[in-house]
Amino acid sequence: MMNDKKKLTLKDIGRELGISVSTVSRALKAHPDIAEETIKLVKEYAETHNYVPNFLAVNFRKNKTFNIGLIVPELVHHFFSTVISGAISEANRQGYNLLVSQSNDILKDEILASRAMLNSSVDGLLISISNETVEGDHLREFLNEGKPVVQFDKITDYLPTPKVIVDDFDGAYSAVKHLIDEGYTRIAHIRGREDVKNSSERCAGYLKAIQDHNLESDPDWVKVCRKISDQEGYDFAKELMESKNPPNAIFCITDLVALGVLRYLKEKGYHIPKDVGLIGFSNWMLSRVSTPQLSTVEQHGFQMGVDATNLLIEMIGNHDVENLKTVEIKTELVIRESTTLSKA
Amino acid sequence: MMNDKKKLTLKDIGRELGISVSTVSRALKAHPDIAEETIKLVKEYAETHNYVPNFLAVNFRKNKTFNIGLIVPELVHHFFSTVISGAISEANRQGYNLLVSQSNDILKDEILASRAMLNSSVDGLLISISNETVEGDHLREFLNEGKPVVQFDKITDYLPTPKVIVDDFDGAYSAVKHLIDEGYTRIAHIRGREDVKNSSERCAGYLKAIQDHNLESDPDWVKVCRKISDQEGYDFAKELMESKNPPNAIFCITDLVALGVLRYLKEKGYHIPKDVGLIGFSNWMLSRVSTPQLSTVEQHGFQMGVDATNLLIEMIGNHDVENLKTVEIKTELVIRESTTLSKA
DNA sequence: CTGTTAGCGCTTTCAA
DNA sequence: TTGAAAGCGCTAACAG
Repeated sequence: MMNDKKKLTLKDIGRELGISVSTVSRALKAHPDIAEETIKLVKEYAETHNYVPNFLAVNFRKNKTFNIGLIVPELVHHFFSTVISGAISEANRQGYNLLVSQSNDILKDEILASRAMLNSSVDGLLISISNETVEGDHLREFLNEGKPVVQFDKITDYLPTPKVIVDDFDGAYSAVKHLIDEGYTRIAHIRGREDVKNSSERCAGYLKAIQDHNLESDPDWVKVCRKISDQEGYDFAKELMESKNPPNAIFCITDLVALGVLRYLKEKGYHIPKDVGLIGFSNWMLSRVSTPQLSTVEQHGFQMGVDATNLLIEMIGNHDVENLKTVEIKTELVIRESTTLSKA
Repeated sequence: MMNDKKKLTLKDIGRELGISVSTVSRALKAHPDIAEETIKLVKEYAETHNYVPNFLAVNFRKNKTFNIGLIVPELVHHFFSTVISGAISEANRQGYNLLVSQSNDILKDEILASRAMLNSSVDGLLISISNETVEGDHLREFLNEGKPVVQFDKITDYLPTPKVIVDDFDGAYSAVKHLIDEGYTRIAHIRGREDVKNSSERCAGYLKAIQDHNLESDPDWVKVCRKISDQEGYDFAKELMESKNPPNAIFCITDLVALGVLRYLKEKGYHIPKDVGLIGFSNWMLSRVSTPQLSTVEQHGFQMGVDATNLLIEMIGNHDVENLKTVEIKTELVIRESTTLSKA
């Protein structure tokens, strides 16, 4: 049976010890006004009787919850769960809890989730917006209530909030530069939707690297996938390799897409990295356990979670500072078997 | 600059409309005692002036947070994030938010996480315990405060709580039976630690299937991995295949381990499924994108999250019912290329 | 049908 | 160094 003993309150302690509630309250936080002796007395009593403050009351009084909300497009996703892991770690370190929700890349769901969090009173929000989010009026509601918002990874510039993002341009650039350094000359790119910033940044990095090194470029070498699935990777690989002008290396927006490409290439008997070089993006576990192991770009998702959380908590403590800084996290090239032509 | 306009309160509305706070409060929830007209008046005012209740106050008053805590060993993990996804979905549907934390399979971290949640006042806790958790006194603290706990997946029988688990025994049994049906006769098993229940259940299912079909068995065919890593899969595959009595099929505790096995087998030129049959467990995305695609056992993690959350919310609404039921979720065989000998 | 009142547990002036 | 008292915003018992 449940042990529903009433929780000890300050009033209880005061009554037992013959002192007032306010003294108990102050003693517990070792207020300088209170006599050493009283402090010891109260603290001891609290200790032995297992006093735990009623945080509902404290939070109400202070108008603060020590909860942070976090919304991502997809929870079952290597990168996002890594970010969440970092956010939890940092939030907990600073005495906050993390409320997690997901939008499934649907605006309606994102609005529901953000309302639920606003209501349930988080002190601030971390969000990576859905593909459908443009204006973000539901996020303005937070700002209007004086609750800070920090955007990360998938962001919109419409909202005046700080942002933490991956340097997608640079990551893509160095991925493609690596292919070039390995001797690949005809490099294709399977990208994501045009209206998604990360995808455009990566594509821009790809194009810049090609251009900087005076490599052949071909509009047909850039394929746009909509769902970022392995099947799309498979299908586009087929298109690319069967065209009259097949590339000898492919840079994919994501490891998952690269896996699809890999599947096609292996099926058709291409040798990787000898016949075709292949590099992904994100460094999912997927890329480490494939054969051959996939070169990729590490995004440091954990760090992103930590940084975004840090920024948010700073703003929570400092309400009226308008902070619009953008933190850009550097990527890191992870070279594995699928691109090491020089050593193959 | 932040728009820090004070939030509208019931008192404000009452003052403006010349009625009392309690009438406003009741009107807003359409209490039967209140005149239709008053209700309309108040609701309209609230609507146009954008009244939002102060949930901190409501929660304090009701001694309820509408938050649920959830702790898993690892967040960056396909199965657990799938469970969380289900938990969020169900929690939100019922008006709850989900506080997420992880133990990293370290008891100390689990205690910290559960304390943080208890303090920040969740109404109940969903937990999949760490490998190090035995007694679970930190979880008893919840029960002592009358807050229900529901265990899922990794559980301990020491705690008197309801549980939601996967039918590991049955899942393993049907995986092995499938191998047998396909014609494999010498089946090895790479399992997890002896002191982890799921792992023992799966092993028991494996042994029973072997026994029921009078197949050869060999103690050397059962390998125990400690970290459930792909590298262990690789190493044990090597051991198994190089032994004097090599198996012709391997059932792995997890897809990740199976991927390691796959890597070894492909390296050595074994044909899968012709030379060796291979089946994993969990149906991670990994298993769908490998070549050959991996047969596996779907655990229905999303459903587990939904069921556990449902159970918990039911108990939150019904404090003093002692509920110790165990929900067992049926697995589902996912047959792909790595075992379909009959069609190969 | 509506208003008055008390109180949830805690913090914080203000006064002694 | 301590206590009394007010009040955070809301709900609900009670009284009219």
